[in-house]
Amino acid sequence: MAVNVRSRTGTRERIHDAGLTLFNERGYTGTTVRELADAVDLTPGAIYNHYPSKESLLFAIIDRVHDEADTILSETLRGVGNDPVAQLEALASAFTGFHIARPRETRVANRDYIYLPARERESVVRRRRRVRALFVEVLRDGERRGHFCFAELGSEDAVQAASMAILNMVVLVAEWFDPARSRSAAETAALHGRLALRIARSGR
Amino acid sequence: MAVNVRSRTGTRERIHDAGLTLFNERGYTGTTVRELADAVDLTPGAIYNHYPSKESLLFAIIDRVHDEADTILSETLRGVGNDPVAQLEALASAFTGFHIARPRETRVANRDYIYLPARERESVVRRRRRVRALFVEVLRDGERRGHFCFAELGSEDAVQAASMAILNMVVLVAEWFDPARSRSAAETAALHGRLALRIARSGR
DNA sequence: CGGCGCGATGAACGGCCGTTCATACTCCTG
DNA sequence: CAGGAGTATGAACGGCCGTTCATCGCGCCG
Repeated sequence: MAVNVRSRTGTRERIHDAGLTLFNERGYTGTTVRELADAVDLTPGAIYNHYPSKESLLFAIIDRVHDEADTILSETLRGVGNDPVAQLEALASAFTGFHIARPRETRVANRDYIYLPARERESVVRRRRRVRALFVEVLRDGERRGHFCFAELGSEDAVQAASMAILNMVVLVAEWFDPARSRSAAETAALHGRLALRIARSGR
Repeated sequence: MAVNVRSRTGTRERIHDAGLTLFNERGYTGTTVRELADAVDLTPGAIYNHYPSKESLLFAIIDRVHDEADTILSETLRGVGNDPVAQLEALASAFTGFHIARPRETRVANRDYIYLPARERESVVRRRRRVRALFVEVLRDGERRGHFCFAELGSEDAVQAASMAILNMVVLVAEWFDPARSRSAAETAALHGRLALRIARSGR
C-alpha cells in the first residue's frame, strides 16, 4: 500500500544515502534505525530486508568510500610520472578534491569506524594504514632523491609527522571548506598540493 | 555501607575523569551512565548528586579543556615577543605539547561537542573560532611584515587553509603520537613548531 | 492468468536508556 | 550527644533501542 510508485530497486541505495546523512550529522551511535527508516519512508523492519544490521550499513558506507579513495589514489599515481615532487603534489591535490566532494562519506569513515565490530574495524584500520604508508613512501623517496628535506627538522619522527600533517590537512578540508564562501574546490585542491610541497620543503 | 573508606570529596572529579576515559573510547552517545557509574563504583542514581545530567558532564569536560587551552595559548603568547615567526613557532609547539598531554580531553572536545545542547554548543563553537582566529591573525601579521608568504599560493583562501593545516596538524597529533614508540613529546612539539613555519614559508 | 517471490507492514520482543525518588547511612557541627 | 547536611542506595519510571516475525500485497514470468 502507501506509495506504490516506489521504485522497485534502489531502496538499498536510498538507505545507504540516508545513513550517510544521518551518521554524518548525529554520529553512528546517535542515529536510530527508526530515524533511518523515517528518512527513506519505510518501516524499521523493512530496513532489514536490505541490511542484516545497523552495523552492516555502517560497514557498507565505510568500505565503499575506502574503495573510492583507493581508486583515486592509485589512478592519480598512475597518471603522474616518477617524480616524487609531482607525485606528492598530485596526491595531495586529488585527495583534497575527493574529500571536498564527499564530506559525509569521509567524515563518517574517519570518525565512526571505531563502532565497527572487531573484524571489520581491523580491515578498515589496515586500509587506513596503507594510505598513510603511501604518503610516507613518497616522502621518503623524495628525500632520498634530494627533493625533500627532513633532516634539518632533527627528529626521527620527522617524515611521519610531515606525512600526518599533510594527510590531516587533506582529510579535514571539509571542516572549513564552505562551497558558498570559499573559492572553488579545484583551487583549494591545488592550494593543498602546494602546501604539501611546503611541508616537505621542496623548492617547488 | 559498602566501602566506607570512600574519599568524601573528589567523587565529582572521579566522575569527570571516568567520563573522559569512556567518552574518549566509546563516544558520548556510545557511553551509558550505568557504565560511568560502574567505572567509579557507584550506583547510576548517585551520579546525579554530582551532575544534573549526562550532558552537563560532557559540557564540564569540554569547557575545562577549553579553559586550559586558552590559558596555554595566551601564556605562550605572553612569553614570546612581537615577532610573528617566533609567535607561530611557539604557539604550534606549545599547543602540540598540550594535545599530547591531554589526548582524551582534546579528542572528546573536538569530536563530541556536537552532542551539547544548543546553548552550550554555540559557546564551544565560539571558543573554537577564537582559536582559529588567533592563528589566522598571527599568519596575517607575519605576512604583512614580510616574514610569511601566501601570495604565491594564488588563492584568497590561502591564509585560512594554511592556518587550518597548522591547526589540524597540532590538534590531531595524538592520533599518531605513541609515547612508547615516538620520540619525546618535547621533540615532537618542537618539530611541529618548525613544520608550522614551513607551512607559512618562513625562511626560519 | 496463475503462482511465486520480493519486499513492505505493524506488532511485538527483551533489554537498556537517562533520570527520579524515598530512604538510609555517615560525618561534621554545635 | 543531637541534628542536619551531604551523599549513596536500589527500585522504579516511561520510553526508546535494535531486531524479529507472521502476514500480505504487488509485479513479473511461465
